[in-house]
Amino acid sequence: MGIVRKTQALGLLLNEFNKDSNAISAIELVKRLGDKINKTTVYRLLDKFVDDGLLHFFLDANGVKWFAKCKGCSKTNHQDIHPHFQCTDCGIVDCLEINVTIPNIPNRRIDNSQVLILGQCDLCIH
Amino acid sequence: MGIVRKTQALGLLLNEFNKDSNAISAIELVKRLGDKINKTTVYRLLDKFVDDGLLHFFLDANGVKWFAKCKGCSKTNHQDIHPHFQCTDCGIVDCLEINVTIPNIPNRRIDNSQVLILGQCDLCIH
DNA sequence: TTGTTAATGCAACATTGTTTTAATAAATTT
DNA sequence: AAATTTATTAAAACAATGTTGCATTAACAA
Repeated sequence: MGIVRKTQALGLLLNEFNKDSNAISAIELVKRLGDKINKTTVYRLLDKFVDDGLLHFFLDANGVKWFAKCKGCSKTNHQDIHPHFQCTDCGIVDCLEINVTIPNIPNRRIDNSQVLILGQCDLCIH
Repeated sequence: MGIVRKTQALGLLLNEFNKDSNAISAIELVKRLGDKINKTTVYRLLDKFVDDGLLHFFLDANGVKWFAKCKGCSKTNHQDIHPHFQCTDCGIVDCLEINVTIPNIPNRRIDNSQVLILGQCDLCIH
């Protein structure tokens, strides 16, 4: 079930995604908002945002859950299929606007693919 | 630090990978061997096998850790870079012997990429 | 066979969530 | 504007998946 009421917690959480264009981990959000929003609420709101097509999520190489804003997704149509990037130096995670082609595999049906790319971001490479 | 002594637990754990050619999750191994090997030991042995280049590991879409045998890796050279597949019907996970090309990204250095493909396996597609 | 120390088991702890339930606060109705 | 409804929240307990510390056991070299 998605968002129904505009609560204070909702505003605070959404604000984090507006001031930061990168992905944000659930852990980081709980840390940042911990004194204002209970962690249960943070997790529940994140799930609702995903349901509503506002955010999508993915796991990094350590199994940590990250959330990022969707572009052009709706409640019924999540089409944020793109690779994600994690900088092994500074830790930032973001969405890549590139296309990675997955070849067909004989005798299997491919429904979905998740690509995580690890390396150095533009700031850390210098 | 890798394997030094050939213990009983080591034999039991390795046996699981010999009788099953697919990947096996840490959780599953702890379950299967739980009455014979303490879970701490299972996790420690798995880490050692990875150090030694016998196994490699990766995370599935739920953040669950899976292990599979390496082909031609050594202690110093882990080159098992391939996509992994998880069947959303029966849950089996295995290594794919296909190549997925990751394009270069301007101003970033790519060190590593992890590709997880989700769909139906050859048995479940029928 | 004995001594050394890698390996193990156990208990406690740590992290990242999830569930339950009573209280609170948006939104709606009166 | 007050009362009512019920979505939302907070708090505490729980759960899953590991990890750490430490005393004990068992490989294996001498």
